[in-house]
Amino acid sequence: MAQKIKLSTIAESLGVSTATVSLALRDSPLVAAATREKIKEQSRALGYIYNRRAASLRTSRSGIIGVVVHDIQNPFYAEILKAIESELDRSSHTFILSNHYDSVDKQRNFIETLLQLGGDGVIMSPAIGTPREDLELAENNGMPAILVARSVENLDLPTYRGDDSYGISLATNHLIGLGHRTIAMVGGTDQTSTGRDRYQGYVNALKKANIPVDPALRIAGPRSKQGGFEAAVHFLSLPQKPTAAVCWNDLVAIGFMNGIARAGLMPGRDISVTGYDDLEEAAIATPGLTTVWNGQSEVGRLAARALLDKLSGSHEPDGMHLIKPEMRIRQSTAPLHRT
Amino acid sequence: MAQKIKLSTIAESLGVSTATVSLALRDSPLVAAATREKIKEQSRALGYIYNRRAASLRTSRSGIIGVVVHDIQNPFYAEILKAIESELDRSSHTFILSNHYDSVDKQRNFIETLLQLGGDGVIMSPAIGTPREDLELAENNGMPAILVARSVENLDLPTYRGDDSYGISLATNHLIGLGHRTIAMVGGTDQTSTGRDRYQGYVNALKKANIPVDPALRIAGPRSKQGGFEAAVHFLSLPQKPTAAVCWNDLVAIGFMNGIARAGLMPGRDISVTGYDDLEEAAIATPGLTTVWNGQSEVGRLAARALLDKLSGSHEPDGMHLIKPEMRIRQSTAPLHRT
DNA sequence: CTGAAAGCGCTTACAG
DNA sequence: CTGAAAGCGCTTACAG
Repeated sequence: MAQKIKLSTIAESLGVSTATVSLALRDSPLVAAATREKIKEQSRALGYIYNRRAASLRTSRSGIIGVVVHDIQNPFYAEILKAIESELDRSSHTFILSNHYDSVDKQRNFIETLLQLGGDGVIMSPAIGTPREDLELAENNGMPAILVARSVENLDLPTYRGDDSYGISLATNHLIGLGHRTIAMVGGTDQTSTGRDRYQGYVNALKKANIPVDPALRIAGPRSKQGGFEAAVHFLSLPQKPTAAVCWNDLVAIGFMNGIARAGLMPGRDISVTGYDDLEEAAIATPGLTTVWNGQSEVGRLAARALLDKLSGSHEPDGMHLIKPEMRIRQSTAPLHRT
Repeated sequence: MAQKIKLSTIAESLGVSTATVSLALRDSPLVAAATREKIKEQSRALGYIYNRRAASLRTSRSGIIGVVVHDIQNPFYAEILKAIESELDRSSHTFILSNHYDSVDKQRNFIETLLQLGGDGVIMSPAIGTPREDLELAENNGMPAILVARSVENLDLPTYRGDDSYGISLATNHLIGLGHRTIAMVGGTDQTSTGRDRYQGYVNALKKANIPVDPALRIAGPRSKQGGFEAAVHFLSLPQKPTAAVCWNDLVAIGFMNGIARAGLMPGRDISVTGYDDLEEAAIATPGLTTVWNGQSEVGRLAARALLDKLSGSHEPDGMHLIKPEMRIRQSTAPLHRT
């Protein structure tokens, strides 16, 4: 590794001041075009690497945006991230990613690290049990936060997510329309807003159709493929013999269908199954999964835009921005056939 | 946002020097225990946030490690990342993540950004066509690189990946042992080392068993579930009527099995299918996927360790470190039954 | 055990 | 259109 090249190296080699070099490299019109070209040329020739820490120390803007979600390995979050990434990419921001795995400590640790690095802002899907102080820590230190997918109670931050209650009612109504009356709800937990809202939407839809709500038909807990897979055993042992399952999300639904298939039944014929999210793989599951599009790409795109707008000084309205979900009908649901 | 708290704020409020505060906060034994406690107490009380940019400007170490892979949404990379993350977490390093989607430009852009931020090192699964200059850019600027999952030709960097040729021969031999003779290879591309090595391993295994190698039985290209799904149509139309498929990875295999099922055939009975990687979901696929464990968690863990060791000054040997793959037999493969 | 001072590599008024 | 100088917030010899 050769001698470190810095602004002053370029300046000296060209007999100009560092101020001129700094301005030239950032395309300032204050520098004569000829000088600017000469400087850029030299910078390239010397293999100059811009030192962002030094610049950011001076300007107190780092170009770093933090993103923290439950688990990036979860395709639901991965799809949101992809949208955030492509939005940030075109604005020359760098993003730092972290999982919190619903650990409030890990999440706070990330926020602190981000503050230490001088992060400009943070996009997060808050961990279960996030105290408002942790988010205020960011805001109070000049690092605005935008929430995605989940809300935090009593905190009026800009939040982007799908309308869960409405969305799950679409799925439930679809099954009711097919003649199903004994419909289980599989997965989700009351500890998250999505868990509560989706269960509530399911309950509302049943009530509206005058179908009695049986709490024993709720198999709460599962939130992964593995969880859905295991829940199938529980489902098949229910004395009420449900003919359909509204799953909390696509992962649960796909695992659940696999579980049903392992037991020798055919999802989409013997048992109707709906998912939620419309992940890319919902379409190529066997059978194709009937599900609810939850707008991950919209959520990510809008959240990133909202943050960038905020950073450039425009005052976005705080509060909830709900994406309207849409039904996607495939082969995993079918009219009830009585045997 | 109140007045910015910095080292000197704490120092003044306590009537000590910034040097003492700096040392105390980093638990230096040079500072008397009582002073140290008083300083830490005050730092907490004032809500002091350590400015890493300033520190890193001074020390020229940032605590930042970059990780760039093809696509973090791909569970294969996600599993590697998880292992890297848990290894780095315990060493108080922050990691910055990026996808390159096999774009050499995007990858170089990331390396440059990382250099600007003063990254201490980088772990990467290089994009297809990565020129050695891009990796030398990192190394020459004092940022060591470790490769995972893929190699770059003519470049002797520490590399951690599975022994692809050996691993795929395990899968191929397993099928041969079950009586299959017309075995297709589905997916993968000659543009990556994994694509070349796995095809070669398949060819070698066939040759060793005196089975003629038919190039038409290679369906090259697919690398995703979607790709595997679509390849099933091609596979079923082959005049040679293969009875088994060695898939390039689990994603292809799972998509492929779905495609087979859509056509009314039953994978694991009508057609035997093997995967590669042993992703978490291989076990819960229907049928359970026979596959080859590729040691993602080991790859991630060892690569992270190697980088940390290098950063702390120990001179690790460069070159290839191959993880030995292992067979995982499940229900997607069965003895050939002649009809 | 503690303090005064220099310096990391930028950017930004300010002056010319 | 260009330059001299201060300062962002730390850490690290050095001195005492």
